[in-house]
Amino acid sequence: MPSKLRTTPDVMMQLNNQLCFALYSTSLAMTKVYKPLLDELGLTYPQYLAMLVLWERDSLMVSELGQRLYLDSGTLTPLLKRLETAGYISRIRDVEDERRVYITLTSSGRKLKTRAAKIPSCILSASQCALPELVALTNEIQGLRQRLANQPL
Amino acid sequence: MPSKLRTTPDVMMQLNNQLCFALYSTSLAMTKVYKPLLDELGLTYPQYLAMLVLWERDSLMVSELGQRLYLDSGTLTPLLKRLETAGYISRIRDVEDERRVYITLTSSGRKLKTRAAKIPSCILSASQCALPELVALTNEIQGLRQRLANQPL
DNA sequence: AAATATTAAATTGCACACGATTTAATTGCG
DNA sequence: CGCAATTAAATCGTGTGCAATTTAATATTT
Repeated sequence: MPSKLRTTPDVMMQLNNQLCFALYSTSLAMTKVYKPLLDELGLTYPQYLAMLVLWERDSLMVSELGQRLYLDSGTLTPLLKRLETAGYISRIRDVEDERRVYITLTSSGRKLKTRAAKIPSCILSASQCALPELVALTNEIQGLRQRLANQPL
Repeated sequence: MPSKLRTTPDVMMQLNNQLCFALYSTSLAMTKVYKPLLDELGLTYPQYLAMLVLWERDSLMVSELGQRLYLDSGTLTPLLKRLETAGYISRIRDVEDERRVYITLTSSGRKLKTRAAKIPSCILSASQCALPELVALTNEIQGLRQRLANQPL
């Protein structure tokens, strides 16, 4: 028999490459669609993500923000310093435990939420995604992230 | 009637945010899974993508590589210089048209393909994706990329 | 209490991404 | 032909990502 459903055939490996590249390139393409919208607010996409978290729940440790965004202090510290310079957040060292730095919105940062309110609908319209597809796609990608994060190494 | 399927409700905007973040964070998570495998070859993930293209079709202009990877010369030029320093590719200016730089694999670069052969199956196993899901997910993400790239601005 | 271990951020170094500009070569047009 | 427009890479500046190290503070252990 000339091999049938053995381990993982070439087709599957090719497909896998395509999936990884699709993720990579689509993520970058998404950022480009955000760019002109975020430029108006003086935010980058990662900065916008941090603001989304803070608009949802103000006052978080750097590490808590990092857990939500899957980013570490090496990325967040400079990003948050820029948001502080922009006047959107304050970085305050906890008096209880001086190792911790709490991130809180300034009033300017809170106000920004209003100006950012139209962004999701703009992106949604650019995505041209119907609700069922949106839900399915989001769930599948989140599931993939979960499985990747659970990797031994 | 208390609103039913009006324009785009808040739920949809929230979902949209989740989709974008899922793309972003899963792409980064994928890169982390690749990291230990690519470290053995001395490649980064974007460098590996460039090598994949070259293994498929050798001798391409920087701009052709850029079209396939959706990257511009600002990203590719330094990346390719690193691949050249690593001895995997040659950058040769076209004598016909001196504006063009052709990228070709060295014998070392061709040999690398063998050592990289096991990577897709490792990633596939980490992804824990069944074939139908793999196909569907890839198609949906590629479709999304298409729609995003067709954006007016 | 002193020494050790752990924790939280910050720092450092390297490699992307990408908009914008620059440089150099080629094309096209009057 | 001559020169403006176009094209292809390279360059530059800013902002991530992230591994690895460092710094400082707190917790733990003897």
